[in-house]
Amino acid sequence: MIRLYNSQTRQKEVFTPLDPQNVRMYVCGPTVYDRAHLGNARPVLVFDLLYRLLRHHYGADHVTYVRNFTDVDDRINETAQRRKAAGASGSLEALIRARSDETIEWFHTDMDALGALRPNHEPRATEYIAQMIAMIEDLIAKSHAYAAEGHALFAVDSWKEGYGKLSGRSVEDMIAGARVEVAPYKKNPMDFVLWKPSDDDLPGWDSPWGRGRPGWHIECSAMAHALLGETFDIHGGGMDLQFPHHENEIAQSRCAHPQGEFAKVWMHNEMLQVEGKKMSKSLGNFFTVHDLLEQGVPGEVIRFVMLSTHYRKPMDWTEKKRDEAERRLTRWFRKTENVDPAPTVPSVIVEALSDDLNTHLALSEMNSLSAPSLKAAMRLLGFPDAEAVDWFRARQPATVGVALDGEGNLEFAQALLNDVLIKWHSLRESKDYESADAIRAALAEMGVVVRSSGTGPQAQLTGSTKLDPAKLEALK
RNA sequence: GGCGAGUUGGCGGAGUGGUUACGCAGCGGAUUGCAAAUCCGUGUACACCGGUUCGAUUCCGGUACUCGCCUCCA
Repeated sequence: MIRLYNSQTRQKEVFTPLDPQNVRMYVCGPTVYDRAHLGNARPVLVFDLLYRLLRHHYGADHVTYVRNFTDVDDRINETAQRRKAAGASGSLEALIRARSDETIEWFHTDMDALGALRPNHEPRATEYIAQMIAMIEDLIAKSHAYAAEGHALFAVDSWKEGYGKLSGRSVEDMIAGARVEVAPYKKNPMDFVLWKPSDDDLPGWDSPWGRGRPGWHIECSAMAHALLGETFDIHGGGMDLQFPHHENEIAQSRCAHPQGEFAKVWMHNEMLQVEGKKMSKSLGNFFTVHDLLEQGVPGEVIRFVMLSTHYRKPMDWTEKKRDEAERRLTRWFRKTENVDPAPTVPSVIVEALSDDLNTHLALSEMNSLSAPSLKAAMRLLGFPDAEAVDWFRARQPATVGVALDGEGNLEFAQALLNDVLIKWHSLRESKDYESADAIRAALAEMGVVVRSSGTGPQAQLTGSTKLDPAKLEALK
């Protein structure tokens, strides 16, 4: 049994799928104008875990997960316009298209590194323009929307009973507190854009209201409807999208398809902070997932940190947490290496996750599991097997031949080091600890950590290791 | 101004009307020539003020502080 907190009702509810043979979930994906920052990774990982949990409960073939790419957006246009101004060749439209393609590729690479499964469908907004136009026409026909000066707008007044429910605001409150400049063609200040005109050099599509492009909110409504139907199980996204984006999605979808309910359960992840402050370029604490990976922070570690805070609480990314995550993961990998996973995931873990994704509790419970159970649990949480984790393998005490495998130019030094290790080992065997320690100290200066293990001497090499053949020869 | 979230031991962070969270760090011990790894042990915390109760960190009300959203930022 899964229980999920529904933002719409503001309480935890037992999750009952509309169709257990096809559990359907939609999550708002990124606007593809630039590399994904760390905050973007939070919803991806939160809902990846939910996806995995649903697959665990209902079967991998019985869950449909849709996450879109917003590839119509002013910021994409601006990025491309800047490139063109900087002398990039090709039409503006081609540049925009290229920017989207490139960003989607980056997104995939980065999220793959975090162990996030690809959704079943990753629709691009530009592939669903016809559906959006049809939906807007339908809304206009039903008097929930109107056209004005090349725009199409949703009439909030036409659905007063429903608008504002999700975010807990009344239309009156919103008007009172609104800081938005009201466009003259709007009948009501809260009316929002479904369609807007495009300049000739910007991407645009022919429509009953002239050449233009869709508003942001209609994109998700149209794609969700096309791929999941009028009513589906779960809709997710960041807290910041609750208003206005999700509120508007609900309004459009419910009014266009009054016989449907749109999403049964709404889930919102809280925002991410860095060292206690909102991540922003002006504070200088802004960085992308790619930045972290480049710095050598393993994707598994990022995943671990993300899961160590409940998704409905603000999460603070700190270096301290990153280090702790790495320590704990290293220990788990060490424990589960070359172990066959248990056939089933321990129920404490499944129960923790099934209780509104209590990932932190699950991670805590994992400390007391046997190695096979731990391995099975790690798989459910989306962590790779120890055998597949490069950084872990590299940091393990390893025999020199293994650690330097493939580095042909180091073969000579490697052979020398091997000899030195054998010498060190035999000195210890003969209890000449003074000489043995001297060798260990000399190797430490070259960045080689020497350890003993059940199977014999082992050397751990790091990125800063610099082997010196002459010195090694002397030690041998 | 409107809406909402939070305040737990050195740190992170669950949870509960009365009983050990857990992890990291620390400390003590076992083991080890030393180290590494591993194992064992160890911490009477729950913002403040009232109320309900036999009993509240846990329920209710208020105060203080922090934070988020209301700006097509997840």
